[in-house]
Amino acid sequence: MVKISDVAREAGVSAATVSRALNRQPNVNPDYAERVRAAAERLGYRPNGIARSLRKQSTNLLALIISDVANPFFTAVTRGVEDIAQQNGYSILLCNADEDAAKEATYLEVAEQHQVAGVVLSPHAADTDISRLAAAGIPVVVIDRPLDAAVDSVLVNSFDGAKSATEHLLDEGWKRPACITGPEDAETARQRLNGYLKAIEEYGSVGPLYRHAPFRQGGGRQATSQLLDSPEPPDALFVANSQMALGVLDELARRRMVIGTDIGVITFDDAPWAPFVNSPLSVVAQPAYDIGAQAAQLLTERIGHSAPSSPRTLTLSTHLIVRDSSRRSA
Amino acid sequence: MVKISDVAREAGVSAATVSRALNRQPNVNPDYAERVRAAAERLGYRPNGIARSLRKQSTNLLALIISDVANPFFTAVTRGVEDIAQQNGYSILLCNADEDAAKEATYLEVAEQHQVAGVVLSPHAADTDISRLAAAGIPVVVIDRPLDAAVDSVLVNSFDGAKSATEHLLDEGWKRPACITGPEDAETARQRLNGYLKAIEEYGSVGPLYRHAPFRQGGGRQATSQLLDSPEPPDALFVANSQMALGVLDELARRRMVIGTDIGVITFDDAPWAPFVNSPLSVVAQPAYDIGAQAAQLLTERIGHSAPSSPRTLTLSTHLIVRDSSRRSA
DNA sequence: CTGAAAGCGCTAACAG
DNA sequence: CTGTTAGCGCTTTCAG
Repeated sequence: MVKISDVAREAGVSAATVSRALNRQPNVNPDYAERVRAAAERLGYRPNGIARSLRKQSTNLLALIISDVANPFFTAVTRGVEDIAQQNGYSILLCNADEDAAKEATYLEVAEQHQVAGVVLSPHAADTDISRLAAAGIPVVVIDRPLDAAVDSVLVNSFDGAKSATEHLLDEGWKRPACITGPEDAETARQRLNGYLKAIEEYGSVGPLYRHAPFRQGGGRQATSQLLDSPEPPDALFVANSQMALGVLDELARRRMVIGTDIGVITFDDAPWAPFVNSPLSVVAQPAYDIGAQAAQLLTERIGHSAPSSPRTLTLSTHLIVRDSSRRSA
Repeated sequence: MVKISDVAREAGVSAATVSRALNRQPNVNPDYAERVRAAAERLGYRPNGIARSLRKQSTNLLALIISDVANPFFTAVTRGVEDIAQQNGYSILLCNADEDAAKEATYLEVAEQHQVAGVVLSPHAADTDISRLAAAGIPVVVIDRPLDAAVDSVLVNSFDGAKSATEHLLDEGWKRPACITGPEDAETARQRLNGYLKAIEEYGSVGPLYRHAPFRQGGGRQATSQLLDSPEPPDALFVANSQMALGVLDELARRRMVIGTDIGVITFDDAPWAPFVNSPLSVVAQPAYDIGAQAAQLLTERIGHSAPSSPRTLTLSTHLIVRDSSRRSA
């Protein structure tokens, strides 16, 4: 590994001058600067990021800790974060917490120990502890799910999205819509359930019916199965994310139920495949890219002005995309 | 930030002893060890990973640089890498190169500068330069696409998979299968094309027809459009990845063509949504999880024995999953 | 078994 | 404008 002192010797200057030249600081003799650049080039010098970080007590790395890489919602968020981060000179380190509190904690520690400049986090649950990051002066922006702690957040109005999806189902004439939502400790899961519940309540004359399940394909499949086997089975399903929707589709196919006549379906998240499934899927679309972009924006602003101003929360809106799966065609 | 000297003072020992105790080295007085642990706990001490890395000239971080986070194939690979990495005490940093040579180069540099213990890379093109990592003593395992350079690789026999997919199309009675493959500089794209070409050639009496396009939804859509507008349009499509398949589905829907009668379709990669699209999609499935797991395995072995033995290449096989989209139902 | 001291590679303060 | 010096927080000789 060629280091700064090697370059210094090669260029016939001191290490300090090399550092200054390479970091394009003002007040460097242009001749020297050129000699240094040439020497660095010749030797194939790359600054040691670790040493630099240690000295500067900072890095140009942002950590993005998401709950599930396989979820298209989060990959869209990732794009948003990446684009803004790149514009501001940061590289982003993606960490997949996999809906697992332990993994999440591990990555939070990695982020702290490696002194990333900031963290974008989609927390597993509201009690995720970010106090260590705060103590270390590392700004955090939370996305998707709120935290008990006071932090910058970019959220989505899940409640309204869920409510209008359910209302839409009712308007279409479905008699008994049920809700398949995420685990109880996920705030988004609760909000989406509450939106559903509110719509049902306002509509009157229909009883609520719902299941909590993991935000995964298997969770959706199993919840669907249980719901359909219940004494008064639903004739429509509002599903809380696209991973679960896959499981719903699976179970429905297994039972040879046809969407649009036997059962209506609408789901959160406009996955890229949603328009192409058997009965094109109606969805509540979240502005995933924007969530990521806004979060990264907030974060870079925090990093600049490290004065601890009060936390900001952005709440973005969903919009309904009606395709076929929620319509009654019979 | 509480540092090791703070703990040392609190425990009434030297920094060296704290280091030894916390890293569970032998030959530490158990009493001291306990005092140190208590002090560290009390102070909320976390070792500074940067300082440690600088001193030890190594980290317990693995970089996984993939060409597209949104591609389910790579998210499955990611799971494989993560599981094995975790078993061996590594955290994995996921970097999304986004099919972009410049981003890829940036992440390769980040990996080098932050001295990750190893890199799993799905290179954009065969001429990706990993010589700097090699020079820095950082082992690399390449997946999905081979490199010109000599490195450990975990690949898939794309040629055979493509050939059998095309043969399957022909066996089903489709008269004019075309191939939509990735960009020319991607080896997998070429291999899949070659497999197709070989099958066509062996079959005789049918002319080849193909398009190169980006490995994305838009690429698939556009290639489909061009192909269908050509003088002798195809009646079946072999598509080189699942992202492109989405675009194919899109264009086909736009033209109101019905899969299974107007046109047959088969694609590489068994995306989670493949069974549920309008006509359940026949696919050439890659062992994505295994690719990741094997790559991580190779990598950890390299990291252990840093003796530069000759590069190993594993080539895994695909398997055909026939659903409806490739069958002639008319 | 423990402590003092050196040093990983870099940047920032301070003289010159 | 440049060089010398100090030091980021840790681990690891080397003495004791």
